[in-house]
Amino acid sequence: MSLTADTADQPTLYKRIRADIEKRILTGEWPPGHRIPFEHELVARYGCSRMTVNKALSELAQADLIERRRRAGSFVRRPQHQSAVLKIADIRAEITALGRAYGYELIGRKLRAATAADRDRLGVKKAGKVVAITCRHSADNVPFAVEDRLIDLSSVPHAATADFSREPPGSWLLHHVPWTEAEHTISAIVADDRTAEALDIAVGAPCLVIDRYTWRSARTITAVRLLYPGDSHRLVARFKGG
Amino acid sequence: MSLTADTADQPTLYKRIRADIEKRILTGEWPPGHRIPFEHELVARYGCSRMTVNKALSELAQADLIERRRRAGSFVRRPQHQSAVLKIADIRAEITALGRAYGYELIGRKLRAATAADRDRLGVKKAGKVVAITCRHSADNVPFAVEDRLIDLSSVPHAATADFSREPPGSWLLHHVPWTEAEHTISAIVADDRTAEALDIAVGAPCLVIDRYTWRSARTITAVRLLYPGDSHRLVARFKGG
DNA sequence: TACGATTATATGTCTAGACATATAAGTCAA
DNA sequence: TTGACTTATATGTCTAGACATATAATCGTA
Repeated sequence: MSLTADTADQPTLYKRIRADIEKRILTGEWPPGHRIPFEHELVARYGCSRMTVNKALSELAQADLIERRRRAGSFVRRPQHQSAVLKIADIRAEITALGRAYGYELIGRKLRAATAADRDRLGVKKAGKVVAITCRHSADNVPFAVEDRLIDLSSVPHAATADFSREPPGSWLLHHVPWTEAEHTISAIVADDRTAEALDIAVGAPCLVIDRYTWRSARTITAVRLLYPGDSHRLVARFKGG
Repeated sequence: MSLTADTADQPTLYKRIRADIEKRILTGEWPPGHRIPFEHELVARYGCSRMTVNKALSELAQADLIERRRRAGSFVRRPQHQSAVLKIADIRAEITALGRAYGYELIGRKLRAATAADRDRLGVKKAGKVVAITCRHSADNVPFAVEDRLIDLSSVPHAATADFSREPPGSWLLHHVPWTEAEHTISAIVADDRTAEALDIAVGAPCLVIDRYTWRSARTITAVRLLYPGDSHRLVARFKGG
């Protein structure tokens, strides 16, 4: 095998080392469990310093392609098909990316003291004020998704006076709340009367449900349920690297 | 603010630098677009070499928390809620992780020349042989999911003679095929007669559908459709970093 | 004012060392 | 055979430099 590039060292050295090893893993030449060469062996093979091969191996470890064990060496990991990158785009961006006209409609907005059900949904114990919002997103004037959202005003007091009649609450939050963490739960239901009417589908038709719970540093921000017509909407998750 | 840890330097220095910056971004102290200190400033602040702060910043860049621009500096990125890590576990692992008894049952297996529908599903043009497998996974003897799979024998010839009566094809492939890439599509349907019977649910009940298409280096390996009862199964995707 | 050339600078990569630390493997005694 | 102790070693982290390179900012000119 060639250790040096054919034409030149176009990519940097550590990237070439990483790519070389990655290729051997992908092709199965180095199967899961195989011990890849020690750092000092790679140093000798590529004629570079240990920091360089260390950087290549560290990135492979971060990508879960290899596992590094002190004193033992680095080993090819078994593929983990279960981990995929699911892209849940902002609905507006998703629709405009499809080249369709985005439409938004506020159906209802209520400011109230948190009920027991609200607290349960937001995962908070203390009572406080919340805003409950129901709205609909459409593409080319066809209902695309209905949104049912709860915002914790003790975390986002500014949301009490925000105008959600034009701007979707998701977009507003994205611009007014610092970095957050989120958890999505995906499930399927059949449309009840209310959902069927909002999405303009038949009662009993399948719906894809995304429940998103958003927080920042253990502080709840918002909980949202998105309902999509199940036969027309698709969520695509691609395995890492693609 | 304190630059040194209260007790001791329990984590390594570059991890502390990374955590310090991450905290400022998460709390909103450094909002999206904010330029974080230059490497040489952090070097002075932490009293370490540039390689150390470089490692911290590189990892933050890899996690998409910051963006690095030559000559300009490093900047806080806007949160990207749309990217979440979806864990689609191996069904057996998923069930045993729940502390329930895993059951597997082969319903049907056919070896045939690829039909037009098969080729379309696998995304291949040339004809060839395929194995079509239908099976059921159960938890504590309750149907958990039904699987409908197609394996391209031109990519995995060994699958023609594999015994799928005991081992699920997913597990078998995991152990016999090198690293692969995959794409998942999630949607919702209502159960038809055949599905309802296999999952022991009512006709018209909601079902969550995962279509997974797996390949390696542009070579198709398998296409599988998994059907779950929609009211009992959940897919959880957590935003990166959790 | 607009545009092209020059310069300054922050990041990107790399080196040749160093010490720390977890742990696999070997050693020895009960 | 088993358990406790020791040792060897691969990885983990770090340093104090270096040169490369993309590009923002400046300057000069038409």
